[in-house]
Amino acid sequence: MTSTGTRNGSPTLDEVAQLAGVSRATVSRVVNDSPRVSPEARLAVQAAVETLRYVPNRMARSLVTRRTDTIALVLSESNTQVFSDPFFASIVRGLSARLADTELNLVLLAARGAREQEKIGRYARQGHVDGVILMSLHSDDLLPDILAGTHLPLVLSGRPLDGRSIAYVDADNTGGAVAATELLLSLGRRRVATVTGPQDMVAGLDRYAGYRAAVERSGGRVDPDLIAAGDFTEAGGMRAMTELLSRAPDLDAVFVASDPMAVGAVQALRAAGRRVPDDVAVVGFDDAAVAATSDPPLTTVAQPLGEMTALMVELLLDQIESGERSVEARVCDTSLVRRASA
Amino acid sequence: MTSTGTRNGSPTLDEVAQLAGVSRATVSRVVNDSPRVSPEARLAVQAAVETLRYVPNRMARSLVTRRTDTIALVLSESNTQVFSDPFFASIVRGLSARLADTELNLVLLAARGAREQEKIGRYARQGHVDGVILMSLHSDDLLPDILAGTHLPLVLSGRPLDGRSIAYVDADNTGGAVAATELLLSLGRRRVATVTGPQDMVAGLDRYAGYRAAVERSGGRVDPDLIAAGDFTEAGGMRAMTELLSRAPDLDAVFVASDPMAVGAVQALRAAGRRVPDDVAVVGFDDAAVAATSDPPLTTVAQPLGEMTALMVELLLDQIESGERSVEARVCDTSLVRRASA
DNA sequence: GGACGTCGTGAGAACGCTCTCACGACCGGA
DNA sequence: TCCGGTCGTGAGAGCGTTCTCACGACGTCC
Repeated sequence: MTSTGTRNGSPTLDEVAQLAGVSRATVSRVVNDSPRVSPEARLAVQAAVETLRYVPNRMARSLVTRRTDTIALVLSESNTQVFSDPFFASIVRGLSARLADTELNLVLLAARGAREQEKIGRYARQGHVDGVILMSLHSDDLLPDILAGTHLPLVLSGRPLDGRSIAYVDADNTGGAVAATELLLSLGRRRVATVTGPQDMVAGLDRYAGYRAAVERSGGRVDPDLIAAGDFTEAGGMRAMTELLSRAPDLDAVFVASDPMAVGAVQALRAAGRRVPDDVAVVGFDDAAVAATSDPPLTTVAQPLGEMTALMVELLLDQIESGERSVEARVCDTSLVRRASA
Repeated sequence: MTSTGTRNGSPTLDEVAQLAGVSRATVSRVVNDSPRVSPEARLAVQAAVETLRYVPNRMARSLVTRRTDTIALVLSESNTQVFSDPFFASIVRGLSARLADTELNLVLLAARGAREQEKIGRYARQGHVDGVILMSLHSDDLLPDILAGTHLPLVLSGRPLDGRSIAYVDADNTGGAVAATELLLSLGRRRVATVTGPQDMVAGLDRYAGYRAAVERSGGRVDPDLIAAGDFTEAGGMRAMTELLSRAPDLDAVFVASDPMAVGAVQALRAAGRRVPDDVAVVGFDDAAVAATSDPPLTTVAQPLGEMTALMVELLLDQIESGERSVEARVCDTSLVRRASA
C-alpha cells in the first residue's frame, strides 16, 4: 500500500491537508482558528477534518507550545477520607465549573504516602500539567517541597504550614472560629468545649487557635478537659464528643471544627441524653450541605467556597500566563450562619 | 551567548549528553535502562543527570512511543456525590495501590453534564491517556458512546446499561441482593421492603432485580408499597425509609441497596421508634467501613473490591499491551456479612 | 504605472525524544 | 591469519505539531 489515508493510528495534520488540498500550515491555522485563512480554505479544511475525524495530537502540540492546557488538583492525603469530606467535593465542583468554559482540563491526583507523592511530583515535573493546586496538606507532606523545587505554577488551598512562601488561598479559619466561640459565649454558655480538627493540618490548627483566642479574650481560661481532637470525619466527631462528655459532663456548648464532625457530635450528645441546643449548644464549621439538613439544622461558619475556588484558579492562571511563580496570598472572610443548633 | 547549559527551560537529553561526553542515544539508553551500555558511560550519564536535575520530557517521549503511561479513572457523574460514596473511595484506593509499583500514573477525571463529558472525551482522544476506566455510569451518559468510537482501551466498572459490548468488571449485584433478601425471608420476616438505588444505574437496577427475584421465588408477591427509591446517599436512605414507614407501617425487614443508605434508614427507623433488628431487620450492600462501625453494626453484602480493581487494571493493561479492544466481562461473587442488624 | 502594504499561503525548521542502522573494536574458532 | 559474532556507540531519521519566513497576488496611493 502506498501512503493511504487509512492507517492504523489517528489521522494527522498532513493527511487532512492532503484531502483538503492545502498545506499543513493552513490546516493548523484553521484548527487553531487563526483569522488569516480564506473562507474557501477554511471550509475545505473543516470538511476534511470532519470526514477524517481528525483530532490534534496533544503530545506533538505540547512539545512545541510547551503548554498542556491541563491543571492538576492534587490531594495530598494519606487516607482516602478526603473524598468523603464535603469540603473537598465543593472545591472540585467549584474548580471544574470555573474551568468549564475555558480550554483547560482538570485532573485529580491522589497521593497516599511518600512513594506516591514522589510519583505525582514526577508526573507534574515531566510536563503533564501547566500548574497545580495542592489541597488538604498535612505537615509531613513532601509535595510542597518537591514542587517548590520546580518552576511549575503552584497554588495551595490553605496557608502553608511551615511558613514557606507559596501562593495560597485560604479562609479566615481563625476568625471564623473566634466568631463561633464568641457566639456560644454570648449565649451565656459557661463551659464551651471544642472538637478540633487534625493538628497537623492548617485548618485544624487555626480553628483551634481561634477557639482559644476567643475563650481567653472573654476572660475565661482554656480548660484541657474541654478539648478533644477529631479528624474531620463524622465518626471522629462522635468519638471526640463522647470523650468530652466523660471528661467534662458539665459542658454546655461545643465548637466543632467541621460539619461532618458536628453531625457526629450531635449524635453522641443525643446518645448521652443531652438536648441540642437546650442542654448543649453546637456550632460547626464549613456550612456543608449536611449542616442545613441535619437535625437540628446546624449553626455553622460558612466559607465563601465559590470565591475561594475562583481565586485559586485566578492565581494559578496568572502564574501560567506570566511564567512566573507568585507568592500572593488571599484570605477570605467567613460568616456565621445561624440555624437551630446554637 | 552560545548554546550554554543554563537555558530558561529544563535541560534536554542533548545537554546531558554533552556534559557526560556521550551521544544523545547513549543517554536515552541509560535513562530507559537498556542493558547495552558500558558501566563507565552509565556512570557518567547518571552523574550528568544528577547535576542537571534532568527530567525527561514526557511529551517528546510520548510523541514517539505513542504511550503516555497514564490511565484515567473517569467518574461520569452529574453531581459530586460520588465522592462521598465510600465505594468510590475504595476503588480509587484499590487502583492506585495496584498501580503503585508500576510505571503507570492514575488521573481522576470528573464529569458533570454533557459539556464536561465531551471535554473529557476530547481529553482522552487527544492522547493524554493510554486507557480509561469508566465508573458510576448512568443511563444517559455520553462517555461510553464517545469513547467507544475511539480505539482507546476501555474498561467499565459495572455492566454497561445498554448491552453494548465493552469490557467490564462487576460484582454479582443481583446475586448479592437475592442472598440478602433471602436471609431476611429466612429469618421469618413476612413484610420485606427495599430501598433501591437510582434506577438509571446498573447497581441500582440489579440490586432491585435481585430483591424482586428473591421475593417472587419465595412465593410472595412484590408489593409496590414496600419499595422506595434512594440515591445511594445517607440522606436519601433516610428519606426513602421514612416514606416506606408511612406507606407500610407493618414492614418488618428492609433490604437497602447501599450501606450509606442503610445508615440513613436505621436513623429513620429509630426516629420512628422501631428497634433494629428486633422490629425491623436491615441488610445493606457494599460492606463499606461504616457498616462495621454503625450502631447496630450492619449486616451487608460484601463485594471483593480488591479483586475487582485488580481485574479492571488487568483487563485494561491487556488491551493496552495488545493494542486491541477486548469485550471481556468479569463478574465477581459477593458474600453476605452477618452482623447485628439482621 | 510604479512603489508599497496587506493578505493568504506554503516550505521548512524547530520541539525533545526514541530507535534503527551502521560502524569500529574486540573476541573466539578455524 | 582470517572470518564471523557480539558489544558499545553515534549518526540520523522520524514522531505530529507550531511558527517564522518568504513569496506571489492583490489592492491603494501618489
